[in-house]
Amino acid sequence: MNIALSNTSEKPIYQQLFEQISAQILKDELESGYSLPPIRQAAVELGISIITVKKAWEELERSGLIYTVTGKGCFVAELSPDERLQKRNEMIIKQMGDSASYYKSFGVTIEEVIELLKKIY
Amino acid sequence: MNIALSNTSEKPIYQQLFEQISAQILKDELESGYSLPPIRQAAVELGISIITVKKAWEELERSGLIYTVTGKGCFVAELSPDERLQKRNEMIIKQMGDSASYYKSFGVTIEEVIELLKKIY
Amino acid sequence: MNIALSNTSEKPIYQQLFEQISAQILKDELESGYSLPPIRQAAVELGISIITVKKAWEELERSGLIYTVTGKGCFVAELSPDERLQKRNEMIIKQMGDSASYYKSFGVTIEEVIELLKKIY
Amino acid sequence: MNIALSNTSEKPIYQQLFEQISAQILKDELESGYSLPPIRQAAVELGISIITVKKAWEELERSGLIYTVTGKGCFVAELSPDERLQKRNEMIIKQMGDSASYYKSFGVTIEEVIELLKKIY
DNA sequence: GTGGTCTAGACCACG
DNA sequence: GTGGTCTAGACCACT
Repeated sequence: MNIALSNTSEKPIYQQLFEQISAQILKDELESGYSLPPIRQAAVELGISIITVKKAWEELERSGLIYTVTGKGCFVAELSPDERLQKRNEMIIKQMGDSASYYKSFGVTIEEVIELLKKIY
Repeated sequence: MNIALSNTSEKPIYQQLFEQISAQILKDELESGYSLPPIRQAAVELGISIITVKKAWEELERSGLIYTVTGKGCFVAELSPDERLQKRNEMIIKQMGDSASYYKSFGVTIEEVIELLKKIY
Repeated sequence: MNIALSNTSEKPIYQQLFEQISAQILKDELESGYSLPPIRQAAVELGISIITVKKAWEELERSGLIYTVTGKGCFVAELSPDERLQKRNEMIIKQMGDSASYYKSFGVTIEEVIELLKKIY
Repeated sequence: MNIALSNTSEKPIYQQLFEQISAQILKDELESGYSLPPIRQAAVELGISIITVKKAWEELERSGLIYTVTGKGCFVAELSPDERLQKRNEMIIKQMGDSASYYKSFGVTIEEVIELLKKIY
């Protein structure tokens, strides 16, 4: 698990954690059944509060990406490749929808968006 | 001026205001020298506090999109079409950069991004 | 009389007017007894409110730079070259004192101040 | 942190605060990472409103002198000595430019300015 | 505990 | 009439 958190980012830390672990799961970097580090350990390693880690883990569980076995820990959910792809697309499209309406409000055409996007991607 | 504010949005009200007016200015819907409604009037019309309006107006001024004349009101800045285009692109690219790194973290290719974007645009 | 006013300046208009006329009087550009334009005319020429002009004129009179003859108008005061120089220095030194304490608060030495000042003067 | 605020000053309180803290940071009196007092505490100690403190803090953040970590506090930004010097000079020169044009408008020579400045510094 | 947002309302300077 | 400043106090999100 490779996590990079930023204190100064506008995004809350628990969400940065959630997004990065989500991405790693849905990119197949973390396989089904993989055991996430215990909350306390993760908190120490990342230098953040236990509460913050817990919040991220909860969000992951709510999204069906991990499951908790009481007394044993948290594990990456069993997801078929199709399910992973679908969840990934859901997350991508949600973000994309917000961006798209933002671009549209400025009167930017889809062609322009694609052109700019190619430059910075 | 056509403004639609959402109380339930994740975005603070003053920022929604800022973005929508920015968009209208940079889309050439509000011409240079156009007089924005007085903050008190805008506050009443939008059903929000004067201070919230002021915060949005301040941000617009800091962005160089309007200028304030004490005792007279706030006016859309004199911007050449080029300047408008540049400022618009700055705002678009800022948002786009955030999105792009998000897409990348999920391992999405630029082709896939463009494909999905075309669908929902 | 050559006056340049800025709407967007942080300084109020009446003070810009006051400072510029003061400067012209103390620079000997306006000789003693010179008749200032009537308030109404000045207001029209400068595109500002009569009240604003009046405020500047009052300040000039309070500073002893002009005097008013009811029904006749305002005139540049009779000042000896020495008096002009002294008043000029008063105004300069007042401003300079404010700047100096500002520079000092940043720990800038007098040598540094002079060096920077030479560059931009 | 040593702050002296004046109610009677022409400068707004939040700006006095901003300038004094800026000066202390750029004079190296406050080192990188130093934790500013919480806005509530600062407000009580200075006898002013929380919002006034916040306004000063916001301006400091916009100037890149401090950064905010929500839920943790505000900290002096990591600035190299060079960056500090540059920012200091920017602030000094901005003030100096205003003064210089004021002096010039009165026809004062650079030599005279330096002479007067040496006396009062 | 921290900062972030929003509110209502007062007072002043400027035009 | 305009915006600029300051106030007191509430509620929420994050740690």
